[in-house]
Amino acid sequence: MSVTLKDVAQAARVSVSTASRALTGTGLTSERTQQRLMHIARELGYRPNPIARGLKTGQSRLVALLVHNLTNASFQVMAEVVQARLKALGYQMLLCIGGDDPQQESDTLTTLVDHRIDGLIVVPTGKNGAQLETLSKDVPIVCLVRRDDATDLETVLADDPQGAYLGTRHLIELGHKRIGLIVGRQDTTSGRERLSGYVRALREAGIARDDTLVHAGHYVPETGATCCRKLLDHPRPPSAIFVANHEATLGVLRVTAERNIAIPDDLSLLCYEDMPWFEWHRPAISIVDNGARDLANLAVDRLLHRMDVKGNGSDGVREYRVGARLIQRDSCRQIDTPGPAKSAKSKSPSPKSSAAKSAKV
Amino acid sequence: MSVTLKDVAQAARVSVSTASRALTGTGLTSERTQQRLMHIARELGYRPNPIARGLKTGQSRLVALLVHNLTNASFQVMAEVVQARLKALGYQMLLCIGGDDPQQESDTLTTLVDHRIDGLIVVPTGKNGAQLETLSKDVPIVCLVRRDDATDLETVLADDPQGAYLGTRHLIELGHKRIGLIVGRQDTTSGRERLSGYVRALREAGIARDDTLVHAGHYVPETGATCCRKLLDHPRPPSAIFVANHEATLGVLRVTAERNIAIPDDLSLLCYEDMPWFEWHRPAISIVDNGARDLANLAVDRLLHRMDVKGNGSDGVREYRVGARLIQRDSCRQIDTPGPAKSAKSKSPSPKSSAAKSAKV
DNA sequence: AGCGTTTCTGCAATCGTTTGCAATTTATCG
DNA sequence: CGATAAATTGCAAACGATTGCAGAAACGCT
Repeated sequence: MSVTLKDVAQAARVSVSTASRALTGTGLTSERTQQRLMHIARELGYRPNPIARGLKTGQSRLVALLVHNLTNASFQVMAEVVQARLKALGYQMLLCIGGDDPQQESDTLTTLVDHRIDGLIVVPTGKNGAQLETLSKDVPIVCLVRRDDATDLETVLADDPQGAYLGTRHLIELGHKRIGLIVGRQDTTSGRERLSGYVRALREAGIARDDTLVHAGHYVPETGATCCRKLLDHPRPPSAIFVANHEATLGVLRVTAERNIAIPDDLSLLCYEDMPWFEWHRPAISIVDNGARDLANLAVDRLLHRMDVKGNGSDGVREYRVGARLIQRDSCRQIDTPGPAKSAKSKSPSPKSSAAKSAKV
Repeated sequence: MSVTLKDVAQAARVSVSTASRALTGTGLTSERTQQRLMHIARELGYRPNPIARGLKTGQSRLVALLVHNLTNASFQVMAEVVQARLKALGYQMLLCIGGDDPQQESDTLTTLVDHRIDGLIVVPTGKNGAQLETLSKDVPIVCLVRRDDATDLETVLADDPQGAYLGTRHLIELGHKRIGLIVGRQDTTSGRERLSGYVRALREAGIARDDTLVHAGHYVPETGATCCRKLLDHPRPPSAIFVANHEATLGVLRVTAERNIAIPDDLSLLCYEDMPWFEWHRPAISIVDNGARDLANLAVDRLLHRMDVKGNGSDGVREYRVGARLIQRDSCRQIDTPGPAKSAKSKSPSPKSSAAKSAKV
C-alpha cells in the first residue's frame, strides 16, 4: 500500500541496507548518497513503518500514561502536558484510564508491555507493586503523584506536607485560630501528609490542635458536604475551613450556600488543587496549587532520562518533590479586623493578577 | 527477553506454524494439540507480540481518538467511554490532543497512520478535509461532534437544533417571553444550529424574535461575562438566559453574582452541556444535555462496524444525530405565578432525582 | 490391501526494517 | 604505481509472528 524502504532503494538503485543507513543517518554512507536518498525518499513520500522498525529494534516510540480518570483536573493538565512534551520528541502518548482499580491497572499494565511501550508514567493504585517492579526490568517507569510502597521506583510527588502547611499558615496569618480541615482518608499517603502539614503549621503557631475540627473521608462531594455540616454544627465552629481536595469542595460550597453562609465574611475557605472555574466563582476561591503542570513536566524529564540511559541506570535519587504554592483569591479574609476582607481586593480575577499574587515556595 | 512462539513450539515439540494455528484458534489443528499448546503457552506465560503480529497482518489493535482538549467536560466523558469500550474489545486507545489547530491535527494524523492504527475517531477542525479523505482510504474513520464539510465521512453529531429548541421551549413553557441567548460564533456549525433551534421554538410559540437578545461569540468565560452584561443592561432585559455553552456559563454566573441577581428568582438560567459541578452549584443548574456519552458510544459502534466490514463498506447513512435531552434542576422558574419556583423542588440534587426528571427526546 | 478423502502438520516465504560481516570501491601514502 | 588502510556498499540473517502450499497421517470405503 504505502511506499516502503525497498521502493526507495530501487528508485535510487542501491540496496535496502544502504537506503536504511542513509535515511536513519548512521553516518556510514557517503554524504552524496545520503543526500540523494533523502531527496528521493521525500519525493516518493516515504514514511518508515514504525511497526517493522519496532520489531527489529524492540522499540515502539509509544509512551503510556496511566491515570485514574479524566474528571480530575490535575490529571487533565498532566495528560495535556505529557502529550505535548512527548509529541515534540516524536513519541506518541498512550493514555490509559485505570479508575484507581487494581485489577484494571494490572490488566492495562500487561497490555502495555505487550505493546512494547518505551516508557511508562503511572499513578499507581498501590496494589500492584510486585508487577510494577517486574515490569520495570523491561521498561523505564516513573510513578506520579502516588508512591507505591512495595516498589522502589522513581517517584515524582507533590509536596503535600508543604502545601498543607502553607495553606494552614496562610489562614493563621490571617488571624484564624480555629481552622477546620476536611482531608482524605488516612490510609492514603496524601491524606496523611496533608494532615501532617496542617498539624505542623498549628504547632509552629502555638495553636492547640483540636481533633474535633478535623474530618477525613473519601475525595467525593458528599464527604465535603457531610464534614462541612459537622464543622458548622460544632459548638465552637471554625472561622475557616481548609478543604484538602477539590471534589470535596463542591459539597462544602453547596452546604454553605444552603445555609446562607457568606464567604469570606462569615467563613474563610481555602481549597487544595485548582479547578478552572474556581477563578470564576464568586467569590473566587483561594487555593493551594499542587503544581500539576510541574509534576507532569518533571515526570517526563525523569522518564526521558531513564529511557536515554539504557539499562535503566539510576541516579540514586528515588523521590522528587514538587513544591506547592499558594494562590490567593477572594475566599479568605483577615479575621481580626472586622470590615472588608483583606485579600479580597482583585476586581477581575484575570489569570495575570492571580499569578502575580501567588507565592512560590 | 520474553517468551516467544518459538519457545512454546519447542516445548511442545511441534513447529512454529502449528503453534501459531493452535493458539490463534483457526480450527486447523486437532483438538488435542490445540489443548496441549494452549496449556503449555499458559504455563510458559506466553503473550503474543502485537508488533510482530502487526507487521504481518498490518493491524495494530490501536485505535486513536483525536480531540481538541481535555478541559472540555464532553471530551472527558467521551474519552472515558471510548477507552472503556475499546479496552473491552482488546484494543488500546491512543488519545491525542489536537488543540483545535489544523497544523497539529495534520501532523497527528500522519503519525497515527504511520503507526498503522486500526481506526480513528476524530473531532475535526474542518481544515484538513482533503487529508482525512485520503486517510479514510487506508483506515476506517468516524467524525465526532463536528462535521468536516470537505469530506463525506461518516459523522456522529449532537442534535444541536433539537437541543436548543428543547431548551428554549422549556423556558417558554415556564412563561418566559423575553429569552436571552448567548451562543457560539456563527461560522461554526454548532453556533448556527443552536441559534436555529432557538429561533424555531420562538416562532412556534408565536413570540417575535428580538435580535438584541441574541449574542454570539467564542466559547470562553469572558464571552459569557460580556454578553451577560449586555443582556442585563438591555432597556427591556430578558427574564431568562439560555447559555449555549458551558464555558460561557462561568462568565454569566460571575456577572450575576457580582450584581446580586438571584437565580432563579430574578433571572432564569439554562445552560448547554453538563459539568460535574452544575449539580452541586447552588442553585443546581438546569441544562440541555448534548448526550456526550451516547455520542461516544455511537461513534464507537460505527467505527467498529466499519472496521469489521473490510474494504470500508458504507451503509449509505453518513450522518447520525444523537438526541439531546433536558435535565431540569433548580435554575429556571415559572414566571407567571409569583412565588416559589416551579421546578425548584428537589432538596438534594442526587443523580437519581435529576435523572428521574429528565425527559428523553 | 489399496485408494481417495479429509484432517493435520511442517516447510518456507513474507511483512518492512535494522545490522554484522564481507566485499567492494575509494583514498592515502611511500 | 602498488600496497594498505579507510570509507562505502551489498548480502543475508535476523526480529516474531502469519499463511499458502505440499507432504504426512488418519480415516472411510470397496
